Amino acid sequence: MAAAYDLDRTLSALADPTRRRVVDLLTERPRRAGEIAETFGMSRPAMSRHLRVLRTHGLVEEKRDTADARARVYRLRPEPIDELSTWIGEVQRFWDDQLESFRQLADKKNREKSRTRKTMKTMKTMKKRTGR
Amino acid sequence: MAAAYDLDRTLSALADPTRRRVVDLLTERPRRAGEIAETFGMSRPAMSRHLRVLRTHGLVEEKRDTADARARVYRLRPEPIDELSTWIGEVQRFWDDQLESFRQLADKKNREKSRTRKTMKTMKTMKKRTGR
DNA sequence: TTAATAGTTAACTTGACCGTTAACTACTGG
DNA sequence: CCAGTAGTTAACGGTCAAGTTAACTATTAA
Repeated sequence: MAAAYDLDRTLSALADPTRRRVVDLLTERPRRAGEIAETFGMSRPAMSRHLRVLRTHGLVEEKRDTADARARVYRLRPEPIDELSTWIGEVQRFWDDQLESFRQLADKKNREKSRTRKTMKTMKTMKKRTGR
Repeated sequence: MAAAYDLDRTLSALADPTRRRVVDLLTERPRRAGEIAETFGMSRPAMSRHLRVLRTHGLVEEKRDTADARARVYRLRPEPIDELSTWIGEVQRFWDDQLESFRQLADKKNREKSRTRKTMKTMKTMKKRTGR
């Protein structure tokens, strides 16, 4: 099981727009470092450092090209993304729990009093929310 | 539909460990600013700025306490989290597509040649991956 | 009205991050 | 060998973000 520490590192790696777009690019297929730098019109040293951050934070892995040992090929690692996904799921679930508590409170009030316009509006918001 | 720009803002907001933990705290229930600052043993001005970042980036919303108008109550907004969740899902899906292509390539090779130990190892990795 | 409370804003300092150029390593191919 | 290519590391400058203390606004309550 991964620690929250890793999650923070994943988020800090993805906080830079360039790095987030590199992740997007690598979902398509693995690519060489120079190819990635060129895609974003950035100097190779700059991209090299971004790739190092992504690598040391576990989001990508690097391998030498079998055909040309000068080239380094970067590919995504799924683990950090999966961990982030798990955290997101937890946040969404707890949020839904709050909604449920609120719904029960609203229902209770509805039983005690009569329905008001404001309560109806609230119910509408809840319904919209379920479409996630 | 939300732009990728918002996604970058969401990620930059969550990149700070303190802010990410504030989000965790607020999944439980809305809280007052001072309560949040105290929870993390941080000065109120410092937390106030974190809360401002979370608010301007759409992750939380602020309301005055109905009982005490001095207090400001912060609660989570689900939209940025949902958008992030969507992006994560796309990354995971594309990654699975790569796996599928790789699997097909491996199968083709298996048909042409005989099975090798390395291929078996690859199959094992794939199976492990499906447990998401 | 006045002291206290809740919170934000302002001013300042410190530390980290991003991009560039230059220098370096390692491999390729003639 | 040697010139060229792929990529990283080093050094530098500029910008931005985070925390602290002090000052300010607004509200409460005596």
